[in-house]
Amino acid sequence: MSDRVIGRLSVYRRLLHGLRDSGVQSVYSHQLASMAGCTAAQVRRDLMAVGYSGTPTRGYDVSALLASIGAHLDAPEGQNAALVGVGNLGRAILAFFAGRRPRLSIVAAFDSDHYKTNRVIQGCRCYPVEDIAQVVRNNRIEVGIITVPATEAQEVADRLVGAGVRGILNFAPAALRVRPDIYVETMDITVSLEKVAFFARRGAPKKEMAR
Amino acid sequence: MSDRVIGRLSVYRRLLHGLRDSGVQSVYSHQLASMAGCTAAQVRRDLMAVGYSGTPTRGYDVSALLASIGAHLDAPEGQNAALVGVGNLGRAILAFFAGRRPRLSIVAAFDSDHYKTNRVIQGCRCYPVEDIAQVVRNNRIEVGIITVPATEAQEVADRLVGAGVRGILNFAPAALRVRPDIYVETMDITVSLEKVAFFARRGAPKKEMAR
DNA sequence: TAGATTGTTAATCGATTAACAATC
DNA sequence: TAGATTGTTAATCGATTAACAATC
Repeated sequence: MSDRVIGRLSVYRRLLHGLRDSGVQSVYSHQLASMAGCTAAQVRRDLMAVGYSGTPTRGYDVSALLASIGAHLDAPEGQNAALVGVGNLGRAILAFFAGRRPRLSIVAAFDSDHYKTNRVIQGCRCYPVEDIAQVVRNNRIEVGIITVPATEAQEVADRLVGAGVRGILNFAPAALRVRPDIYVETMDITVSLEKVAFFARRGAPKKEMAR
Repeated sequence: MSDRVIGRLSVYRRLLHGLRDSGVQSVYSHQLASMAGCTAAQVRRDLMAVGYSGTPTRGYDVSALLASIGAHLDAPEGQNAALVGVGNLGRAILAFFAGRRPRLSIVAAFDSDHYKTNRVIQGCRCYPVEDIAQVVRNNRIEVGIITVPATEAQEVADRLVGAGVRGILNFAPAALRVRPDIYVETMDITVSLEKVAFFARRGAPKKEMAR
């Protein structure tokens, strides 16, 4: 299943949660499409990919669809993540995810500044970066979040991968070199802002939903 | 010029700045490609798009290339941005961009919390959200950065667009509905983290550089 | 039944990749 | 000159879009 499909499924899930909380029991593809900002055909194709079928008269059952998407996206036994770099951005992300997702939780933070280590920040225990190998192994951490300066990002990535991390969400403005079996997603705020600034001047191109 | 090309040009530019600071005068497409995490053919195609030609023996001249990319990406007279939502993430972004880019600067912040307004936060003046229309117009702000909760994002987007903003970088987990001539880029951290978690379990798909 | 929606297939579109001639 | 690199063209690949039959 492709990169983009997974991203859209994640979006659908959040929307479906909202619908279920509002008491909505079924939904049509075009409704989801309108809320997610994509096409109805895309929605139907994506939902077929998770093996769930709708019915022509009722559309898709919200609860059953949530279960199907969850079965595809979530690890049954849950997954643990670690964040490296407790600066402004790191703290913001810790605060955002603290106790939010039962199936995917940030269980450890790391920093090289000893004024930050060995205490709890935004609800998350902060360790020295030297302990990455040990803490990642002990806690079966599979996902790493990198919020250190660009100059340190590659070294941190190497440590994380060496300790067993298989996927990295990278906020540092640097292209990480990792083994081909490691998944890296780089969120480059500077690049995104420059893109927005460019198209703010030049006019928006045909819309697209990449995620 | 497409969305992705602009993103890659922004990456090349940062790399070229680093090279120039190190005293490097010329560079080959495969060198840039290796640093940017894309293919040499992509680099050559992208650089042709900005109208700069290399030479077979020397490759591309770093300084001249920087000038060409800048001429395409930057507004000659500079551009102003505003950030709405001075929470943890908002402050992190303000701190990151404070006084960094002469051609693209965050000149105003907004928040609905009156304990935050009418003072300077991370080097940026913070106004009440009610003043968006006035401040955006007075400062010729074209770019908006949304770091408010999802429930408020659409209202903030409407205010920004109404005041004249043409491009939005949206960190709220919500699909914004705006006029088709407005460019919106949504950076959804939750979606990205779920993608990383998924591929950490399932194994990375063929690599791609979207930005 | 009638009709809107679903799932399937074929056509289109865009971007990437590969092959090759041009160049310093 | 020789050779690696550039710029150009054609082929490939993937995803999206459009058209249509199936269904409740």
